[in-house]
Amino acid sequence: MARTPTTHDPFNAVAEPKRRQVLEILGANELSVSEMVELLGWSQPTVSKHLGVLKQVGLVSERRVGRQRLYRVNAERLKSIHDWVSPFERFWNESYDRLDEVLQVVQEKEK
Amino acid sequence: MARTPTTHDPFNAVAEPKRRQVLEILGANELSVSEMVELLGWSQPTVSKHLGVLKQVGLVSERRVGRQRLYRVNAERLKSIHDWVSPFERFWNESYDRLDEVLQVVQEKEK
DNA sequence: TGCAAATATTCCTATATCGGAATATAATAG
DNA sequence: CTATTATATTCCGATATAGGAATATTTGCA
Repeated sequence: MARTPTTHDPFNAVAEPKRRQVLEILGANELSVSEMVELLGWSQPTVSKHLGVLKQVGLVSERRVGRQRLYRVNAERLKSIHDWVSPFERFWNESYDRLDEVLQVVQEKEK
Repeated sequence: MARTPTTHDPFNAVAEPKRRQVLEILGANELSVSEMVELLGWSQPTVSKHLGVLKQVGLVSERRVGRQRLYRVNAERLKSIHDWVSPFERFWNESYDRLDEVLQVVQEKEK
């Protein structure tokens, strides 16, 4: 068995750094392929192919205007990643450390 | 050129669903390989191999006790994922929609 | 010393990838 | 209708998987 295809889910699609970059430059905007080629400095087929993966997995949507294709981020598809990783946030977030300290103090007092 | 190796960074390591499951059952605990084999119902080599990837990328750390190896999550290594995805949160989070509404009202009044 | 438990590693194979180069397709202008 | 712009697709090759089966390694115990 091989690795799960990049088009299988957002986790796999976003594992490729260039695809993350595409989503970053898109942000809240709508950009054409040639604008992205300009901004990213990659070849046009490279940009189109990454957009193809992102589109298949639903991370971007496409709108045709003349001979251009305008892409935008479909951010809800990133929610699954956020939801998965968020529970771990408490392990590096300082405010949770503070909470632990407070709880320790409370426990001390209860002895 | 091939796909970025799974051991290259947390994004690639975590793209595999089974490795996410391993991190989930570990949570805040420390588990031996055989406990994970028991909990997950996978073959021992499968568990060990996924742990190997997670360890190489720094997502888990290992402690040897007798002939057991106890693993625990190194959650800070997930921070990069959280940091990358968080800026997109505003696109699906309702409270931001509310904020937008408030801002619109303010803008209306300023006219 | 020698067996058993706990874990890691090797060997195997089918399968996708990513980028470059070349080419195909679609839409507009003249 | 033809040339041109904008974008997608195909063909190529080197590379790394993931799981199963078998085996190796390490440690503890009698």
